[in-house]
Amino acid sequence: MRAPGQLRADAQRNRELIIDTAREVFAEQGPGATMDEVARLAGVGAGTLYRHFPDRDSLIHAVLADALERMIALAQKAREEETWAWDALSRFVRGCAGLRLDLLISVAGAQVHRVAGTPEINEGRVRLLEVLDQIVSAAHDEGALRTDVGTGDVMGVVGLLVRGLPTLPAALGDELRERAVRLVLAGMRAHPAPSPPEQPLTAEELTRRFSAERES
Amino acid sequence: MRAPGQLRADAQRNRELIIDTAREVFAEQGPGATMDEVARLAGVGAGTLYRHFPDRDSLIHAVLADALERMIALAQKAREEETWAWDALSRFVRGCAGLRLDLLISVAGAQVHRVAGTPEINEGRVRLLEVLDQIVSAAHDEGALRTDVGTGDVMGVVGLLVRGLPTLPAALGDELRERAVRLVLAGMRAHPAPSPPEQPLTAEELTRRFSAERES
Amino acid sequence: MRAPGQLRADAQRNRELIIDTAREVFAEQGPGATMDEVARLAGVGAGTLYRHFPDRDSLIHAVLADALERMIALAQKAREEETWAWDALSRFVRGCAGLRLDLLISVAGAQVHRVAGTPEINEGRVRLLEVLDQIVSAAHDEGALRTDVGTGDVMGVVGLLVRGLPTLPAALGDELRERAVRLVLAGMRAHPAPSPPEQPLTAEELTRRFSAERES
Amino acid sequence: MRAPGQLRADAQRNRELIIDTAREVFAEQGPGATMDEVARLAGVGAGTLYRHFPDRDSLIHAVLADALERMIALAQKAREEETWAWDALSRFVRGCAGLRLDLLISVAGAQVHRVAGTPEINEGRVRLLEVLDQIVSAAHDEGALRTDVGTGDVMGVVGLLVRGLPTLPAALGDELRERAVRLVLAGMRAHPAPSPPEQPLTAEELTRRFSAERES
DNA sequence: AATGAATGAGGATTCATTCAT
DNA sequence: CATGAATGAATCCTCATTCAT
Repeated sequence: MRAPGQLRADAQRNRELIIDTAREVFAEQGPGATMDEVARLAGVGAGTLYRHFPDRDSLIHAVLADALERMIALAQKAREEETWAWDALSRFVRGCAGLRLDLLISVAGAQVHRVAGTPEINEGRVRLLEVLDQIVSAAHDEGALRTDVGTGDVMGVVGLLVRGLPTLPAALGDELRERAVRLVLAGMRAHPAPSPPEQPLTAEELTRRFSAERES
Repeated sequence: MRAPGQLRADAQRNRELIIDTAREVFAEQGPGATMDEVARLAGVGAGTLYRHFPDRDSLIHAVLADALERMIALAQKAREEETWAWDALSRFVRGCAGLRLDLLISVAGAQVHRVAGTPEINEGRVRLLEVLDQIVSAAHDEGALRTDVGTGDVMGVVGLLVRGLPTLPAALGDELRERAVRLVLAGMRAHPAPSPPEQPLTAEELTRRFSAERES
Repeated sequence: MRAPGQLRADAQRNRELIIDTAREVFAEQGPGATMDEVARLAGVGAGTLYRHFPDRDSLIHAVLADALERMIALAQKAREEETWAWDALSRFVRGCAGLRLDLLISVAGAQVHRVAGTPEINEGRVRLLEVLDQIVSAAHDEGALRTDVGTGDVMGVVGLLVRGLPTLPAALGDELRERAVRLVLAGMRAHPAPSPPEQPLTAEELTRRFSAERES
Repeated sequence: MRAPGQLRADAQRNRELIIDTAREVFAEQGPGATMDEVARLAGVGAGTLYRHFPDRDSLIHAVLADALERMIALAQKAREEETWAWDALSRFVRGCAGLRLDLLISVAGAQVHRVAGTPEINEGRVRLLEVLDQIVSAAHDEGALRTDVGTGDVMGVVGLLVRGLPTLPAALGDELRERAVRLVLAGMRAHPAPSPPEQPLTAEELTRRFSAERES
């Protein structure tokens, strides 16, 4: 009865653990991952998962909201720490790729309204756009960002690039995304600085690596 | 005797009909779409669907293989009909977005090996890379394509861009992808022609359209 | 139009072919065997099978009726060709084991009334009992058959012995049945002739053969 | 506090309940009985059945393994409680008929390897043969069992006799099996004691009872 | 009359969610 | 408050039967 109140932080700990686990599970197993699998890998019982998130949509919503906060934090940190707005923009776009947001791919149809149409998500998106807007405006002022590229374009590009290439071996997929990010950034640049020439990724190399990594 | 032939139950016709329907259904409803729904929208019984594709993986594989053929045809047509390789490349990248390949994004985990690891798919990928390689090489020769952008990069970019943005209203998602394609193409250009200034997509506009289209 | 009437016997040929195939398929694959499998192994289309037997019960009924006729023929032949009634009885019991009637095991519950309750089957059973009755009576008169063993007992024993031991390797199952038949016949004998001593089938031998034949 | 304990949801209890129910259902309705029917008659949901037995084969395997244990217990009890080995043997053979093992007869083809080829079953069979071997040896020593009848013969005979005669009314089928067991035991006897004369089961009586019980 | 593709009702199985312990 | 067994609606898939060719 007179519990000394020591396991009070546990619930919050569990909540975060479940969200982190769910993001990984959805990223790796795709949208077909089951609630039981999430609970099992999080090391909790199914009942505990459902205590925190009353249904599947609720869990997905939490993962999305959490990801949105991470993106906001990423943008804020980039804006604060980078001297040049272009570098902040570049850092943000590159950073988003590390969020394991492949979950986005599992959201479709009517589910979108249920999990991504809440006030919390909408408000988060507004906050993210606000921060990005500051970066984009500053980048325009710097003359580094093409004037016909707006904040909305940045969001669109990020939305496309954060997701992986699940049909490819993980390492190859990550590198292709890395390179695609560079191409997009180059396309956004007002007067692209003559980027130091790199090696192109040839078809032969792609095929070679595809086969090589499939072996491992 | 001279039956007007109105009920021709053609198995091959059915097979193609099912694949086309499945691509649309998966693109619209996500990977959670039921087999019965695919069958219903294709106008056939569940048994017919399963006669052609013994299980769900088999159907997904067929959709992927069919999509690969479409991409190959798209690349070949672009190469043959465009005078400049750069235009062919641009046409290919833009064209892929119209293939409704959102299905690609729902394949993950062990399923990848089952549906995208067959000889048929591997051989198709090789053929696609061959055609693309010719276009990329010619674009290099034209001096239009950055020398550090290879065929593999094109494939990676296409893989990322063909997919939709399911969390956004369809029309908005399509436009964002359109614009992202233009950015990528700009980034690939060796000496980007001074593109006629357009309007940037601002955060305000993005938010406005997001809300507006969600209403409809 | 003026068909010379040459493929008239084909239908009857097909009918017998299907019955024979069905008996084998049910004996080997158990009651779970599908109609398609029967049709395939019989080398006909599903439509042909259904032309002869409008539904599954109809096919099973035909197999049972056919088997009954075979048993009757077996009993008549034994009665006519054997000098001693005991030998005829013995021959009949042994012979039934070769009819592959494992199908009987798949008939249960309400299905029994549908497939084994027809006038044709009932009439066939009466005819079989008549023939057996003659043999049994004669065997009683010979003094070879225990007086407390009647025709009904013979039928019961046959019903139990005609079926195989599906959980054992085929050859071992057949031999066990062979030996069981001998034991039953010995038990029926009024004053059992001192049967030439054989080797008993020991547990070691049973285990050895079970393992050995499972390998092949 | 001192709850009278009336709703104890015990998983182990459920497991045994399901096995018992399945044995009865398969015995009565044949192998075509549905899983839902088993669950319904066991008073549990389909999900509970599948939690305990992931598929149909798993359930059948459990029923077989359980039946094997019952046979072993039957043999051990008979050996311990009977003074004469012959009586133990007789008791075992008669007792097996009461195990409702008709399920055995529905297992065929590839299913045999899946449900009866596990180490658990194999080890159980070995244990059963060991106990039976002791009884058979002792019966040989008593001079009661024919020397050419081994443990393997006993198993074969039991395997054939435990099953019912599904095409006959239940009561008639049971009696026929009863009588067949007596015949087999008589056949196994070294010097059969002059069994008190009983009434033979005549063809007329068989037909009469067949019709009579079909009415009820 | 034969064929085999199409049908769809029904049975097997899964998994989101609930609830007794 | 955690646990994991139980639930049963929903889905996948099969196969007996029909029907267009």
